[in-house]
Amino acid sequence: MAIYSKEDIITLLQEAGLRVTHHRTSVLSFLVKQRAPVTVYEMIDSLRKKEGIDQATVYRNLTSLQEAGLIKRSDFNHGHAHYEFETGRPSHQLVCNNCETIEKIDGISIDDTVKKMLKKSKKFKRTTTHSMEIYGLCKSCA
Amino acid sequence: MAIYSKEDIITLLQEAGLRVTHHRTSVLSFLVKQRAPVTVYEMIDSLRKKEGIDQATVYRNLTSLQEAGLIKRSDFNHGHAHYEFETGRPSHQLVCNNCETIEKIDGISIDDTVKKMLKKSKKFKRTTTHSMEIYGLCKSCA
DNA sequence: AGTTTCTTGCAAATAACTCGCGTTTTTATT
DNA sequence: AATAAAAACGCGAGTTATTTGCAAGAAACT
Ligand SMILES: [Mn+2]
Ligand SMILES: [Mn+2]
Ligand SMILES: [Zn+2]
Ligand SMILES: [Zn+2]
Repeated sequence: MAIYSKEDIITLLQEAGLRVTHHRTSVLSFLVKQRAPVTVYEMIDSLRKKEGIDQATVYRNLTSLQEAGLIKRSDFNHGHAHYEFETGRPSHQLVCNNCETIEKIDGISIDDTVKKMLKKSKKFKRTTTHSMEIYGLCKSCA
Repeated sequence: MAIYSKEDIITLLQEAGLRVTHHRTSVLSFLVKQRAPVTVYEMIDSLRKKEGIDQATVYRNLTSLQEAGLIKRSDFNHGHAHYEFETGRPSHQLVCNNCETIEKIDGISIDDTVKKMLKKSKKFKRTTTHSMEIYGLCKSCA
């Protein structure tokens, strides 16, 4: 997962047209290191302790990074947001209905299905992103 | 959409093992009439005006109905919940990133993809529900 | 270096729920 | 139909998640 150096992060921000601030770099670096979506709470907790970043700053950077397409938000019907780094490759999630377990599964594309949906649509001509989430009980909760 | 009579609603509640209260029947009836997911705000607004139902009651009934599998919750990364009647047939959504437009597309199954996901999973043996949402700008916002 | 524009911290505000508890309704049982 | 137990309700207060206003600080442009 450490395939992104600090310089890579900076390049990503610049190419996205975002200012390279210390805090924004930290927020994106944090997400690059994760294996699954993390809650905003976890990010605030970690980033405040380690670098003294304020929660408002974390929220504002998450918003700007998402608008730039660098990270992906998923609520999982939990009533709070989770974020993960956007790799550009297909990735979807299995979500436990009982605990906070979220398993990412990479490499399964649903582009064909998305195309079918778009063909049937009356209100959309094109789309930009999509998400697929599968819910159930994880092995330890079952 | 008026294929569900009041008696049908009552039967659904009974078969789900839920008490048939006046308010719970109203909440489920309301959702049966919709063509797309609606926000909790809209439901509270309508049900309070028409029948004087309290917001806590709306929330509690939405929770019990969802746990019974009669309705489906989707947050759409909006930071608030939306609900729709669960028909049991495949149905997914196109969501506008700018306005509140949500278009339901029925009849496209993703069960095969879900199976593929489950096969790759290490933490889940089986799952119960799934959701697929496609994001972009609707025609009027594009 | 100077200027503009964006970002940040802090505290306060708002939005979206959730809870405690006394009262009422539903359902099961006589 | 009356009775009792269990679940649901209304209301007000509380909590959680997120947003905002504003003055000060940092980044980018010239
Ligand atoms: Mn969560
Ligand atoms: Mn919404
Ligand atoms: Zn679990
Ligand atoms: Zn729109």
